[in-house]
Amino acid sequence: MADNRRVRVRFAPSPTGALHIGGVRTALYNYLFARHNGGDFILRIEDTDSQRFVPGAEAYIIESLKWCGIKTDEGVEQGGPHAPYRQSERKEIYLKYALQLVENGSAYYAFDSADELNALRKEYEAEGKTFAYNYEVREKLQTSLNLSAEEVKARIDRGDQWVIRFKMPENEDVEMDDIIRGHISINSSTLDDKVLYKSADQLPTYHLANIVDDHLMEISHVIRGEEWLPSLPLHYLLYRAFGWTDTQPQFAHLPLLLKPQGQGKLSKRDGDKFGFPVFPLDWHPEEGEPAKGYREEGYFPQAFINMLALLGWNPGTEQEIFSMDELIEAFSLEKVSKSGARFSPDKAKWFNQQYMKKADDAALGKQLLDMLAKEGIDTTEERATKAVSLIKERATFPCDLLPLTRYFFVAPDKYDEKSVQKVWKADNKVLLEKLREKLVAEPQITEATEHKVHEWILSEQLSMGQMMNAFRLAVLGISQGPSIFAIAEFIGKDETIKRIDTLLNTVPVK
RNA sequence: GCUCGGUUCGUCUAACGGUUAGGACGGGAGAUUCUCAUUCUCCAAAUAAGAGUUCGAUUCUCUUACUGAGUACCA
Repeated sequence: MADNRRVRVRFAPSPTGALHIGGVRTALYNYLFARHNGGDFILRIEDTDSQRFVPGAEAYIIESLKWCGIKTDEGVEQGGPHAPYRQSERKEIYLKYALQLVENGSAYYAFDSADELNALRKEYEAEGKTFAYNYEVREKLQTSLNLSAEEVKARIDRGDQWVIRFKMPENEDVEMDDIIRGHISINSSTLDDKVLYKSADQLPTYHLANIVDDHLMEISHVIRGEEWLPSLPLHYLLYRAFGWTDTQPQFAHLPLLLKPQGQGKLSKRDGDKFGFPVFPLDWHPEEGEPAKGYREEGYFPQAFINMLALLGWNPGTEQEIFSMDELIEAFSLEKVSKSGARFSPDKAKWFNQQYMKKADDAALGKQLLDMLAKEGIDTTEERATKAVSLIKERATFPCDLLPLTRYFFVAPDKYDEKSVQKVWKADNKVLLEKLREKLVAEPQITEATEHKVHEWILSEQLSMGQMMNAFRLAVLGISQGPSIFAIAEFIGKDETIKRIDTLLNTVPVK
């Protein structure tokens, strides 16, 4: 295993549906590792399962990575020195390698049909045993190991379906190393003879395609989900069978993402169940249920990435907010944890709130302007931005801005019932009338007005709380929001007086 | 069932065998405030259990329990 060669990693999803956040995290860790080490990040599409291919899935994956800010150096889109990067376009490559293994005795032809194997599985099950296609049974089945060379050739020539299986050695301890998990050892007798290549669609299975492509693409580190750990010994043995041990990549198996509640790993259906997205982007498949995405829910990609990065990895410091560059700087596989991480929707929201605080007012102002326009509310970008600055700290998502600032732009069309009950009493009406007089006397409402009014209230010994609450009810129709004087200043003296009058004249006191 | 992982507050996690076991989310209390939110302060909250190694185990070993993954001509 050469340690000095260039770091090259790949993210190799299968286009069988929307990429879920576990997949995004795998891509992210690969990306961070590549960038941290000045290496290459490659996107390879593993579409060797013609049955499960889903149209649009590949485009979805590419768009998701782009939204996240994960840039690929080589891949299906931009090509590269090892193109093509879609396995279905590399299909002619694999047979040669499968045959190489047959020739050197590491693999063999098998002619059993899927039906025959299913029948065998049932038979074993009936006896309480588990069927494994391995050293114990392969001699009894229809394989090139016990059929004559002529017979094998005849069957192939006449078009019988066949597969090539790996000949798993018997009783050998396979010694493996994983960057995250350390040393792992397993006896090969517990493993079975995996299919490497199938004649039916002339495509390799994952195991063969993966090893061949990683070798050809000079991958130095394989960083993938823990669900692959059980096939690691097979992959080790395949590298050995090909004679590629000296350039074999190093492996790192990432802990899985678990459901927020209950048991098991996070699945695609958990989104509907718990009411949070499990996908980066909205997904509208040609068939099946659509699903919600973080982008459309109003998450900042930086917040999403930050949240995902900390799910299973920790720099060992107390820093929690990381830009992509900071993540790249701090990331190391050694700091990835071994156990599964339960995903927390609350924490995801918290991250977004942190990024909301940091977001640029003018950019959010533009978004608010659009949202207002859709509601038929006309204003300027400048005023929208100003409104954002008043309200931003109490929003978690950009879409919160509209309900929060709506009455900065239009007079309330109704008054919140609870607030009316609590605030709109005869005494307070008198107070509001006094305040109205005071405001009318002012040339305009500014910051100074607030101080003036406060002093006046103190000298007259009036109730500040009651007056301000009534004022707030008049201006916003609800007892919420930032400083009422800041809002009054924002909407202007005339509008403020007008809203006070509306409350005074149209709503009877309780 | 078998194989391979894993196990520190409810959750995400920190602690190169020696810390009052730290931080964050969430929860609770209080302060600030014209309201709500923010912010600030404080509080509760964990080494799965049992053996062993050691002067000393969260940390190393073993057993048990629990848990995750895999067990396809899917990836």
